[in-house]
Amino acid sequence: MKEYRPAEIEPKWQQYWLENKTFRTDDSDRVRQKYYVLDMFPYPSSSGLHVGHPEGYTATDILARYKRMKGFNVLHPIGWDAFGLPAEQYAIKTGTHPGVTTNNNVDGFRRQLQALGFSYDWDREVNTTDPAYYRWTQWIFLKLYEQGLAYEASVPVNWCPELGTVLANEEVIDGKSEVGGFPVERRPMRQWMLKITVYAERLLQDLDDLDWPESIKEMQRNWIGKSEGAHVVFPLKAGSADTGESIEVFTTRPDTLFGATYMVLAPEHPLVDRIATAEQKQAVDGYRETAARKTDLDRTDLNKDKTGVFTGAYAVNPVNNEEIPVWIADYVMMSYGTGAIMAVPGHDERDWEFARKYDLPIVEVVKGGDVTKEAYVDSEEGICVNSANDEVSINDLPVPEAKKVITTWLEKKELGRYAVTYKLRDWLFSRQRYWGEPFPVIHVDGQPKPLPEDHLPVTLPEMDDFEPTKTGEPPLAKAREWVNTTDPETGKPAVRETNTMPQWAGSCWYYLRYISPDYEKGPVDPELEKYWMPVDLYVGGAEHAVLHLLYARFWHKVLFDIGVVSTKEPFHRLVNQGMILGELEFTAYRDAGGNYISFDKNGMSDDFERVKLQEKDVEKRGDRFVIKDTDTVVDARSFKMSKSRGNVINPDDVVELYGADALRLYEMFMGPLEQVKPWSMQGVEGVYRFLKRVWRLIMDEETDGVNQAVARSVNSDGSPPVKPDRAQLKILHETIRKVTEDIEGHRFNTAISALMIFTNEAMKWEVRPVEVLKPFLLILSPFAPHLAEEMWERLGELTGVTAAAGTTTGSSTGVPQVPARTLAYEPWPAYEEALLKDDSKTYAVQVNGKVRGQVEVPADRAADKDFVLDAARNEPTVSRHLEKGRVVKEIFVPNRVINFVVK
RNA sequence: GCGAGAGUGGUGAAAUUGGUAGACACGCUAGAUUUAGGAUCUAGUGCCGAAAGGCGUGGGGGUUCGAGUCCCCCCUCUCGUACCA
Repeated sequence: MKEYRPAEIEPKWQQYWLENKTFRTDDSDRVRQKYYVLDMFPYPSSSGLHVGHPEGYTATDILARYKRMKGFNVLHPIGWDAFGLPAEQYAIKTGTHPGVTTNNNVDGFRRQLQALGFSYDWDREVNTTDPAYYRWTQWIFLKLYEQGLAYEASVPVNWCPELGTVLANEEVIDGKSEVGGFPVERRPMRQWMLKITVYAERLLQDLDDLDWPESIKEMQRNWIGKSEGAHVVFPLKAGSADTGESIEVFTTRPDTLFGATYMVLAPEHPLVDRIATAEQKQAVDGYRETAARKTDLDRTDLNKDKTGVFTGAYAVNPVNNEEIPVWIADYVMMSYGTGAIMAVPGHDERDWEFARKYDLPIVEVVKGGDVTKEAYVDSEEGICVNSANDEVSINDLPVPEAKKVITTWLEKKELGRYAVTYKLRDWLFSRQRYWGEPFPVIHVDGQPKPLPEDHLPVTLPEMDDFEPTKTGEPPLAKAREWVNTTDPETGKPAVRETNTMPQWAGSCWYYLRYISPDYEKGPVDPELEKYWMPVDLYVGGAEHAVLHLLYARFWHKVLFDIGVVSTKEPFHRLVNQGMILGELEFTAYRDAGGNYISFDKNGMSDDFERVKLQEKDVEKRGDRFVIKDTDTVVDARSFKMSKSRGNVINPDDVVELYGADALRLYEMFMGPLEQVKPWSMQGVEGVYRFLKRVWRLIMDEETDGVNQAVARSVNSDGSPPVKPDRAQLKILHETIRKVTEDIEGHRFNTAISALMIFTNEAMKWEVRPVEVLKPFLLILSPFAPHLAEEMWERLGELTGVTAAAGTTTGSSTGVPQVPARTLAYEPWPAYEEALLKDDSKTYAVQVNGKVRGQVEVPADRAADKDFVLDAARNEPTVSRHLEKGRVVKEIFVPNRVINFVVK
């Protein structure tokens, strides 16, 4: 081998690491400081890795490798979230068992990840579809059941006929399934639910202590959706319904009670049947029927135009005894609050719109706006008016104060009480699918009954027909022999639960299984759990901001409450990698006549023809791009990678062309980890050239040995190696410092830049001392581990320092015993402050804030203000500007800048 | 609508507490070398200007000796969310 050939050195080291179990984590050592760095659980799809995967994985791998060299005990595992719809749909189409598809996909993913040189402990691989794994998923479900957190309910669910399954609210986007984009309708069904709502307050409160991106915390807060206000009871007017009936509402604005001029019930509200008057019955029933048939999509569509029907009934406003009409309208949701509202059109936009449409009265009870023109909704500045009865007045009070006063009064009169409401709803936890965890539940005499723990795992029956039934019954219902069983306690005939768990189940606790993947007595070994938890760093995409992360936090808290885990939160620090977009594209538009039309971001008609342009065909004009030598504006932007757009980059292709080290390095060099950034194949070439330069820094491309500049430093005559000079040590230690600090701060792009600066500099040296090159390879190794290992080995052979294979290093420090050939456990180089000092300091010299020159002064005089100012004044360009007036002020910032203020 | 984040060269991006804006890399220009190369090396490259100098971090104000960084107003983009009472 002469030139840099990643295709030769990369497989060599990947094989070495695997065979020697270089990255096996040592469980016995629980004294050393631990570092648990985790990648989000991948779903092994048939299409393999996309370039987004290696982005986060490289970041965590760099940290894992760095921390190992820093002496930490590092846990860096990977596994497979392998249940899920695609394998099942493929099975329906082709008859291939989902388990077969899954295994193939897992093998593909494993091969791809290993080809990228990630330092996972492959002995800890877990797979959610493995009965030995889902045994404990089922066990956790039993615990949830024991805690009263799992229950069956017949609830209107999102039924997707196309997929033949029920979807969680989170899996429905704009009335369509997130997977596949099929229509979704509402339909009542028996389902398993988990009472995540019981944990709403803790899930909210404990966010505060987490080192997570603020945006993610905010999304979770919004999802939990805590509102404070009051429940208020509105009795129904005597004679308009059965006596004693009343409507309870939740409001965040009890201060506007005096402005409630009508009420609205959700169409599904159980009270509607009983209170609708004979005259209104037909209209009400008609409306309810229409509403029931609406999908979520329809409801959203009708957003703009509110509809509703009067029930004929009247309620009594408890604060002023006024009789107000009760309507039904689908802008009120049964699923939030009490499913009923008091409408205050003066101070709520929706109520105002509705009142306008149906000509209902609008009363001003908070001063500050003009309620004849729009609802006045400010709840900070407003002052209450028209809000008094014989016993209480909140007139002249600011809104926050008024809320307290009126709530106290309501409580005293037993008309209402302070209340907190959450948007968060219980978690719909069953799916009508085959390829998921079976519930450890049987039904005896129609009642659900959990199976005893020693009956776990309940494994999936073998089947060849995975088609869902038309009725919505899960495919498992077809496995008659499996379904019909007996109650192990009573011997009575029993039927198994045929729903399966959603995909979230397995990913809710996988980070615990990695800790003790073979533990038999529970989901996790308690001793090891105490050592390894919490996860120190969790890296993954922001698409899991609410769902996975909220569910996992919920399960973790339950496990904490029953003593299975020792921390109340699973993931201490969370980082979201930004999406990688396709390459920048230039698109021009042409009309029917073939004339180019300027792009207008406010909407281009589909009639125009899109023409893809090359970079050389366009030029920048102001803040936009135009076709070269014309005024025709083109659309210049990057798009999300998608098969349909044809801009998908396959990591395998990149590895084949440039190698895994180049791919890793490029993905880190693109920009900050968290940022969205466009792909650029030319950028990959840039880092590839850097790696080739590193190769040539040490190797001779003619002889396939180390080059003369390196060989000279160790001397052929046996004399001691050449000592690095001061300048060489200085740049080395500057680089060590920069790279160390940047890795700690996750600034991988600037760390790589520092490595490049070092290499550019060192290439100029006629003698390249091994004592400088070796630490450089160590700090390069987390980023480009294959190249670093190879160069380390070559230098080791040169100096004879490398121990023969088979001997070990680090055993005295508790580091796992590994052959010394690898640099993976070499101590991370430390930098010496003394070597970073400059001989001289350069000051920028400004006159009236404008830079007019620089002065270089010896370092030992750099703090001497008079000396430096004098030198600055004598700088020719500076003195010329000083002559223009009189110096009225001199600013001296040590080691940085001087500013003369001249008048 | 609401919430969060972001606007810096032709491109991706750098820039301690306010202290020489554009490090590093791509691209481009010129040259060297090579049978050739998506190879390598040298020099240049924010804009205007021959130079002196001027102008420059989305736009407009302000604070300061000094602002990409701090304050106020506005614009644009991205992400999330959507009748949540």
